[in-house]
Amino acid sequence: MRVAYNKKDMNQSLREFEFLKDLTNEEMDYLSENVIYRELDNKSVLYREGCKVDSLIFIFDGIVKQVKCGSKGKELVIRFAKAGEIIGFRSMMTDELACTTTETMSPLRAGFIKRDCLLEIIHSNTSFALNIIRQACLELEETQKFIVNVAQKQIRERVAEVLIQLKNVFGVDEDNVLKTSITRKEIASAVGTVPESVIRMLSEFRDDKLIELNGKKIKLLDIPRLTRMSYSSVYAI
Amino acid sequence: MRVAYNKKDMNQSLREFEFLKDLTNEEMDYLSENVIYRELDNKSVLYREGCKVDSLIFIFDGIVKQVKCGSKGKELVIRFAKAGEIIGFRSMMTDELACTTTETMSPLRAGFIKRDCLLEIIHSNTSFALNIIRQACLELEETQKFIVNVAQKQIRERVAEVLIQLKNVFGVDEDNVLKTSITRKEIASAVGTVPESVIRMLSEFRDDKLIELNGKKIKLLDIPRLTRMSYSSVYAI
DNA sequence: CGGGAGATTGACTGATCTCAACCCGGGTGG
DNA sequence: CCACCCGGGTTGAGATCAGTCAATCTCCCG
Repeated sequence: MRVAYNKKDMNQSLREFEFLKDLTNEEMDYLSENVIYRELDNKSVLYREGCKVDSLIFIFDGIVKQVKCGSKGKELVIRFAKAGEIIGFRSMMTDELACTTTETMSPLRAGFIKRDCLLEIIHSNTSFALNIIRQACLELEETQKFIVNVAQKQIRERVAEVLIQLKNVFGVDEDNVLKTSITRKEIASAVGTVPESVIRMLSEFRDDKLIELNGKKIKLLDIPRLTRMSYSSVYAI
Repeated sequence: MRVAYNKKDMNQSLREFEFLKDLTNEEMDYLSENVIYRELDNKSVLYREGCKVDSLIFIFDGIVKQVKCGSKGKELVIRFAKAGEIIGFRSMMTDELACTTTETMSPLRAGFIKRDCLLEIIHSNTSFALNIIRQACLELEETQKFIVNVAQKQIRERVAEVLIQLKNVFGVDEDNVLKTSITRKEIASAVGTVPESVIRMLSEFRDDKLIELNGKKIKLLDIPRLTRMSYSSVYAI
């Protein structure tokens, strides 16, 4: 995706968002004029749990994680988002405080659009409104699935699942090495456990020839089996 | 809430739903004409996980639980809903398969309204559409909170929490006895554990003078402390 | 070369699950 | 009328999974 500096480029970038497919050309122009383009470094915070969020954020390029603070300061990553996805949606819509902290995991290029501008468009375009409803409901579904995952899967299965997630979000190079140098601590908070448990599990996976470890680099050797593992207990009878 | 048999009564019953507050009188009339009124026995299934849901359901009276099937057939209650709440919202909106099974926990009186009818109203009334968006986002927020709960709270805290939930949903009589004879197994699937663990926890609570047990009857002796317990670890630093 | 952060490993602990036994009350069939 | 059965409910013992704590290792950096 190209950098969006002027209105035309911005318009072009926004067109790639499935979310906006029902906008008319005029609405898209109006939106483009009101989007603020920003670039952020890795490890920047877009917004913090408990703060106001007044903009919807379109990710043009890069990765973010949404983190909820849990018991004893333990963090839980509830979502990774990449280029083409939108964030801040829930807080913006309900005009309530953010219930996650959102942080970049790579340099980020994103467009910020104010709540009021979006509301105007919603009021003028019911197809778009319906699209937003659908979007919210899809996120809801994802989140509900996640509950069962976290509640009932074992760490082994969750680690496998997170590896697959990381592959989908960050991608892999030609050798199936994850294109990210995520820390064990970060993996742990995505799994919902402590770093030591992640390390033990990764070592097991290495012994089982599922992955290869080389420092922070993780090479996925058997993606089908990892995928199956991540589902195993949920669908077992 | 009264039984809604004719259009006028139906209209009256629907007026009590916060969800519908932005409808015009005409829209409300139109809705009333299209709502199908039904009464269901205890332990009836409204819809099953994996099936199509083509109606939004307004609960006039009674309680339902929404259950997701998890690993090894273990079930997880992800929500209780009572009079004044709506269900089937997500599946209906995305026109996808239900991701929960919804079952009555008492005799139920409810109104069923077809997807198409609702879509018409959404198209004609953007305030209503916005209200639906808000509704979806609120549910999303609840669900996200629930994740951290399930992922990080201990069984003790979760049991306390579910007791408070049961109080809020089913109510208590003048002696603070829960107005439900829910089984230990059902409590377990709301907590995300096995019946034995629930029983042990309830026994502990009894020894700690938090509750009194008498067969299936549960009397809440110290609601403030139960409430505090249910929050304890999440907000501890 | 020293310092520090993250990664790794081992030993231990504790929470929770599993399994099995037993209890209790209600309903049923003889 | 009563013995029986069955489905919860309850309890205990033991196993297991995952978290804690502490020691060590390995980089990377100044």
